[in-house]
Amino acid sequence: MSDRPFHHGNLRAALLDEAMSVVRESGVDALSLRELARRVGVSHAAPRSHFADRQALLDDLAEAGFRRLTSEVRRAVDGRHDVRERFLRVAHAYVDFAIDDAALMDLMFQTGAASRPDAVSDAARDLFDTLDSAMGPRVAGTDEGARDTFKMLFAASMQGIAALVAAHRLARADGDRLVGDAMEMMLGSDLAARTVNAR
Amino acid sequence: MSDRPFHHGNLRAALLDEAMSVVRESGVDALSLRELARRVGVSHAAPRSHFADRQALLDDLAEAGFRRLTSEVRRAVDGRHDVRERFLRVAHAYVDFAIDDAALMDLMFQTGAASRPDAVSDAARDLFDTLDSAMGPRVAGTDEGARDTFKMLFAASMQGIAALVAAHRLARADGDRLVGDAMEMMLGSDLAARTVNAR
DNA sequence: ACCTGAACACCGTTCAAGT
DNA sequence: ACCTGAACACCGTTCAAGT
Repeated sequence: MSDRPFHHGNLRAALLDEAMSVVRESGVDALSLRELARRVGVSHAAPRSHFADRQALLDDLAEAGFRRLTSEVRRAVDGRHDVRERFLRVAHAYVDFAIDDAALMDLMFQTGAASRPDAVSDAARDLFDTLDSAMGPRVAGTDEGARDTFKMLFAASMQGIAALVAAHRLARADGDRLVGDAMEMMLGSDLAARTVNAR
Repeated sequence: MSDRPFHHGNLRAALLDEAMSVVRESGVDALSLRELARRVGVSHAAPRSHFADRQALLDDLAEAGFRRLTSEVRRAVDGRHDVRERFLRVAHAYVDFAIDDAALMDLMFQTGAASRPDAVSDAARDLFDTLDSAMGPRVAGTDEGARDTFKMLFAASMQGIAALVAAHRLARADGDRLVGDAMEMMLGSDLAARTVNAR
């Protein structure tokens, strides 16, 4: 039925799929466009029709990562109303993602990338907006700056715990426990009382 | 005076020096052994006499990074006795290092490196031991587990804040402010009362 | 519009050979 | 002991050409 290559029309998606699993299994450094093309069964120059260069493909992976993490965070709070439970579930979702997809996380939060494509920035903004929603409704007269501080402190803690686990400076079980400790500390703070409905 | 190459005897150090500045200015990906050799004025195969492979050189850079950060932390607490002041100074030293040498930090806390050379692990252990000392003397009957939790939470927060700044998700000034907020939150916690002499 | 094949300028790594 | 030069097997990227 097909004397035409089966990738007709979806080579782009096939390359992204393959790239995602290479990154997951072997890290970003192991990702080669030529090997990707080989795996998918096209010539080494074929990817160029869909991605301007290697970095463009990496940017697409980063965007997909942000979108997936965003939906994980949404799923974590879905239907939950207790503030502590919401925070704990979001924290674990965030850290689990960052550990299981550590290489992808590196791609998403790349050091030194002065500016990134709009698609990536937009996906990143969506994530932080979703984190804000996950913090629950604002109390009357909430200080937006303080709430932002709380949000970034939350993100930084989770990012940091995940980084230490991914770098094997912390066992995974210790990381899990640390997430709980961090949440307890954060929710017990004055800042939480002023920004989050921690009752 | 020198018909012999001027690197006689210290090519190794010259390569490490050059490598460190390339990493600092252009990131790890931009580091090529062949270009390093060119810059230093030796043949492309010469580095092989001093480093088994590219990763071995990267490991040496990571070790040097841990040692430098350790001494920065020591300098930060040197002669200071007030607990809050000590913590704040260490936190800023840590975050400043992690931002200014973000690429080196990536090398030090490499994701997915299951095991690293002893020299790197030892240097990393020295850093965390120094962080522990920086937390000040133990109160009588200190819960060591809780103190460890506090230390790792401290490290994770700083690591996370630095990561967000390095990834340009946070302006540097906001990161600086966040360090202060994180310290206030941490030192005001129950955990701090039980583990650190926060008076 | 999408893909191929040849070409170019790079890599890391190996190894026999030089001093 | 330390370094060189040639060689090998890879890269990313470009571009004319095919369909």
